[in-house]
Amino acid sequence: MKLLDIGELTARTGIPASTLRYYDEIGLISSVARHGLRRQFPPETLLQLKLISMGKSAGFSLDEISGMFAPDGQPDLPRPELHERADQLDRQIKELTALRDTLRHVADCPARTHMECPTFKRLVELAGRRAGKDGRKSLNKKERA
Amino acid sequence: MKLLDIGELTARTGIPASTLRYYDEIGLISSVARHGLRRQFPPETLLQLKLISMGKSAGFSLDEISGMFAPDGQPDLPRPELHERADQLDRQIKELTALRDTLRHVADCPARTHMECPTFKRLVELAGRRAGKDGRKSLNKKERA
DNA sequence: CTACAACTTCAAGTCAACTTGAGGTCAAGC
DNA sequence: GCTTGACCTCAAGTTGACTTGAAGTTGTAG
Repeated sequence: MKLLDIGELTARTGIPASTLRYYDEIGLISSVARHGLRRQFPPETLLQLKLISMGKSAGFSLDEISGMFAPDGQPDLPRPELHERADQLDRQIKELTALRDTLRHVADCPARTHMECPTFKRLVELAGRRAGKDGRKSLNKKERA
Repeated sequence: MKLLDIGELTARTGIPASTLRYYDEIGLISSVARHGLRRQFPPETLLQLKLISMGKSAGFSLDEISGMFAPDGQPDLPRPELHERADQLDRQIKELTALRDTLRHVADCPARTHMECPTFKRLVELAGRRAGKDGRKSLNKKERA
């Protein structure tokens, strides 16, 4: 199992070394050894970093992410909670889809003011259908605690 | 055109008054008058706030959002840029979909360690297919400027 | 007319997620 | 054996998005 040093990770992911050190510090990833002073990361770290980036882009905090995928890359949460998160993502995906369609419409609709365009309004309403009020809101750190 | 005061907005959106004042301050929404000291918002503000919430959940900064939908609720960006954003959202939607599927898989897969499960790996790889390296990264404020 | 709840301002504080900088260590190549 | 560059630590700084608190104002209900 060949180990990677921080520069290698940076080169392969584009994530700055300072960030990787920070992630290591907070236990989001973990080096398995040192070569001199230098952190040595196992190759799975690459996969973990991909998961982290996915989670971040889904709007999860680092804290939530480390709850989903424990430091060793293994998921930590009970099944029902994972399913709940997946459902949440589903809602978010719907919202993003509506936003995308809204953007496309806005780019193409020649109406003078969008606030008066029925298509526009419909799109936005459609988005709020289930996503607006709670969406991802409901399991912030505080509320989970 | 009946005007809404901040409490009304709070009641109808769940967004704290302090946040609405902050949004007003940075020009993301705008009150059209004062009743005494009190801000009076036009009813479109409700729609704007929905757009803002959608944008936030898509991971856009308030700054980017105000670039997309100007203070009066009208979009500001040139068409090509709006389309580019829509395409970006498309990529993000794909990523989120992969994350959702990953989560579902993780909740159900009985494998001892997920790092060894081929389905898991495939899902993650699939996610990184186009989203990982740049994703939404490429038009941060700095890079746009 | 008075009380009061709902607003107001302004400065300062908070939190997550990093970044920066100063100063130090060390393995590898010449 | 010495230089060099890639790493290290630790403290402090930054940014975005708010929140909090103190102190003041005002429209409306009684």
